[in-house]
Amino acid sequence: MIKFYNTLTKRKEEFKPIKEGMVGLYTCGPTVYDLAHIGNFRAYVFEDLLHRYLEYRNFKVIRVMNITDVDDKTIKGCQREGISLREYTDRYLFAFMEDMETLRLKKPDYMPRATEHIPDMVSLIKKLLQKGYAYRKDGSIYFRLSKFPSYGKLSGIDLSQIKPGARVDVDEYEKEDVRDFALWKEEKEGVFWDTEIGRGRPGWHIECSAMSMKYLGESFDIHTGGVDNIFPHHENEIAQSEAATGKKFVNYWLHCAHLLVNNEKMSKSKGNFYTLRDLLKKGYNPISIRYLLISTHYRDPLNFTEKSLIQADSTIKNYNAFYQALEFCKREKRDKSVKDAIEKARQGFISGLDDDLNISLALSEIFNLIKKVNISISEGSLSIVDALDVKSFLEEIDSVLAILDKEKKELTEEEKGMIKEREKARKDKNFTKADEIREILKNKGIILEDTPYGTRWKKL
RNA sequence: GGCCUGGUAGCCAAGCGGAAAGGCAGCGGUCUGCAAAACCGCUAUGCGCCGGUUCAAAUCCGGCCCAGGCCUCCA
Repeated sequence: MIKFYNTLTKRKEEFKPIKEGMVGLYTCGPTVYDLAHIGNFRAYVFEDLLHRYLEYRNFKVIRVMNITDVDDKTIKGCQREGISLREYTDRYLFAFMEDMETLRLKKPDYMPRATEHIPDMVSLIKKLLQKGYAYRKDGSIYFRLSKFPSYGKLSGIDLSQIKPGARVDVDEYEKEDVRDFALWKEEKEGVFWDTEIGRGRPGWHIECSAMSMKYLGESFDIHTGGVDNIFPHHENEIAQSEAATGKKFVNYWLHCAHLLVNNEKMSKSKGNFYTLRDLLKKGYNPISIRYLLISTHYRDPLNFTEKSLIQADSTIKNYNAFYQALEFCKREKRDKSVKDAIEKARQGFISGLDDDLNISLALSEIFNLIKKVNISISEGSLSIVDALDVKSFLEEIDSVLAILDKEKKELTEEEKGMIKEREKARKDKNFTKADEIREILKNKGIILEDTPYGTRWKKL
């Protein structure tokens, strides 16, 4: 039984999809005005884990990730550079797609761009106008919060606590109520669309309502994002969508905590951020970055340090070295206890992740299996078939974790010859020569390990 | 000010009422020609602090301290 912590109810709940075996999943995507930093990627890695795990548990997942390619920052950016909005946002969208691949983030089924869904937003706004949930003021259109009494149910915010003039933009005085938010902003020059509801551009929140319902239906299963999206973004999405359809918008809201640097939120405005590319330039392995981001529970704040990244890197190296070591088994005789240990690990992995994606629990089961199998390997009692079973189990769970280096490692004939030559030298007690060969191969990234059962190699 | 997180070994991190998982690092040992890897052992009488409830508390309750987030840009 899968359970998720639902921000809407503030409880862990059993996950029951609307349609059996199917999941409609909407994950908030990037605003493509700049490179995403690894704090942003924490959310996307969490969403990736969720996506992959649901599939591992045999759900047919339909996932949407929106691309916000029109807002104040993208408009400012393209105007500053004197290029079109499209040209400007394409640049960062492509960079984002590249980064996604680097971090092994599974591609969502749909990645709709806001600018390609203006008509969908317009028709949603028209509906809200017809139903009296929206009103025009000058050329702009606002959502009428006074018409939607359940506003605040997601974030628990008390509207009377929001003081006009404090954090609320005071020059928006033309609204009926300062707390009303924009659905459509009038714009006569620069970036605008000519539509039935006027000339202008959409507010930020409306795109997610329009695009999620377009691809997933008026009610769907899961909506995710960072905790900073709870208010106002997701709260507003609920208001717009439920006002328009009269139906419950989303059943499960999942939010991930922030990535911190020196115990402060990593953010563009604080300047305390690393992009993925910054870290790659420093020589870090992207898979170690993925592992670091994935290995802390998504609802706990994660304090990012290079030290913890180095630790993650060691873990990944050991994990993959174990995977490679499975190639070097000679024994034929099966040992039933290996099969049992795999099954125990599988069950532990599942029950961990079933519990609101408790990754630490899931991983500890995997490491326990590795320890057990390592004992068999060093005793020389692991059979080829058992090793293959372990290997395919690691590959099975890698559909969720995506941290394995599955590239087939091969040696050239020359390298194989050198290993044989070294073994002969060792037999002849010519250790100087043996050590020389070991050193040469090491410089080529091939590490030799002498075991009682022969020399084993691994390639970095 | 309101609302919400988190504080567990040197570092990261589970556990959330009944003997403190796991990872990284360190030390000692086994193995090895030497290494490496792996394994074994050691490393929190203790879970921010102070009280309380209970046969039993890291886990529940109350108070306090520290750090962080949200309160119309934000993953």
